[in-house]
Amino acid sequence: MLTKAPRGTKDILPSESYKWQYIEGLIREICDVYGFKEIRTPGFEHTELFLRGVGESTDIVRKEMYTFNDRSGRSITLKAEGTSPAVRAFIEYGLYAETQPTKLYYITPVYRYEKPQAGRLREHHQFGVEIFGAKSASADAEVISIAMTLLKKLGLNNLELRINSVGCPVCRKNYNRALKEFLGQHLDELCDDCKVRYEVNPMRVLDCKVESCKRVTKEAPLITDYLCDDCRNHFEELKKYLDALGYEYIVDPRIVRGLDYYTKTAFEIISKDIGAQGTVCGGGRYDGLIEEIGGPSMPGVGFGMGIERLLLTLEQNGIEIPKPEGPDLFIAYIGDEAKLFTFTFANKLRFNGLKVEIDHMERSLKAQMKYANKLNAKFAVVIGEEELESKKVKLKNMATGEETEILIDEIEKAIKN
RNA sequence: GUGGAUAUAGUUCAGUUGGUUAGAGCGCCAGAUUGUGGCUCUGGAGGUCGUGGGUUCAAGUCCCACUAUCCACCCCA
Repeated sequence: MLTKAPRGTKDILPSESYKWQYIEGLIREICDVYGFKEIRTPGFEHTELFLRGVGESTDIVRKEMYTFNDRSGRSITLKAEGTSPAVRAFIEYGLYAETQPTKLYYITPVYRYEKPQAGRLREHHQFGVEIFGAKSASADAEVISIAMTLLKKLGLNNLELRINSVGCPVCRKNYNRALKEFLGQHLDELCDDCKVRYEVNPMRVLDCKVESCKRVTKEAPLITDYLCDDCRNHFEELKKYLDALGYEYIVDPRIVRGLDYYTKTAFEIISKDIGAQGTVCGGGRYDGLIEEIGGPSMPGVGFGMGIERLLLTLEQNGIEIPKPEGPDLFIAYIGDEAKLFTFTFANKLRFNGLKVEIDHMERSLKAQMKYANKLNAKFAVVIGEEELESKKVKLKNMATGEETEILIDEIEKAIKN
């Protein structure tokens, strides 16, 4: 136990961390271009926030939260999701009083107590964006566009964008009634799980993978046929904007999303290459959430994207993230005097922004050269008594093996071109 | 939470019907004559066989429990 990371968590070692840095860098670039500002919220919140924000009927709240009492007896929950904390901060600091919309993004760990499997961890990381205050479908499309842009820039172009509208409280109520009526006539044909879903959340039956249920739901009424005028228009607008951007999408009335707060737009971006947990990105509109949490009545739209799943998808598609470059220069030394000189010289070059490595392992010269090679150094020099004396070194190009004799003082300039 | 599979060096894996000092590739370290890497060759270090019980003269090998990992379901990123 002592030397084992807790179940469902992963260390990100240097052999992986460069990939994270690359993706995070790309995310920040894209968000900047789209005018989204970063928000960082705490790793834990008052439990009530998630109860209210995510919804008490959801699986997240019912069985997946990391909840505990702190030393003063307050109920605390590790960040289970990114949207409600962002909304909380938005309200707490009165950001709604600023010029709208408010466009935020975050990259954050998320904690859910689940049974781990491929693409599912107890601690995973999400990149998420939110637009608060804009009700236009162009905001929905902008949010989707950020996700699509990131994927495209990473070289992923075989992911499926699926969109749906889950309506608003008014039309969803009508739809649910119609759906329930329909399913009620076929109850005996449904699987046991779906008999429960029929009571709790009938829309979930549409999602069932059991053959007999699929057969039934093929004929089931579709939410898209029950949307009120407002919701229908919004959905049409969204499609218009997505078409304009040239994104291919599939209208999938089965997309329900597990969080209670969604209204109108719901969407997923799915990778078929990473096993059962294929949803890389999921999001939608939540026009009632800000008010629900205690803020003004303002609309919102956003998504969460799983970074681990993104990495899995990249791997499955054979897309390699560029490896970090090796040192510009490796300085090998012979003898104590040379070591002291090398140590200070390396530090000076580093101060000037050069990537310089030296040995700390008391290696022989030969071993230092091997080490330089392993580090993938671009250039190497050896400094011993002769070099200290003559102030000249042979600068070796590690790729070609060529050596050029130059003054020690010229090394920096030589490497910089 | 339900169901299934797996657990041997840092890593990927061998390990014969239970039978002496548990093996290999890769990686790591050191050498192959004097101050220069990559290729090759030679040698070396490194294992509580997941943990704890049990069966047996004898367990890496059989049985049980626990833990962890992987896979599917539920659900989600």
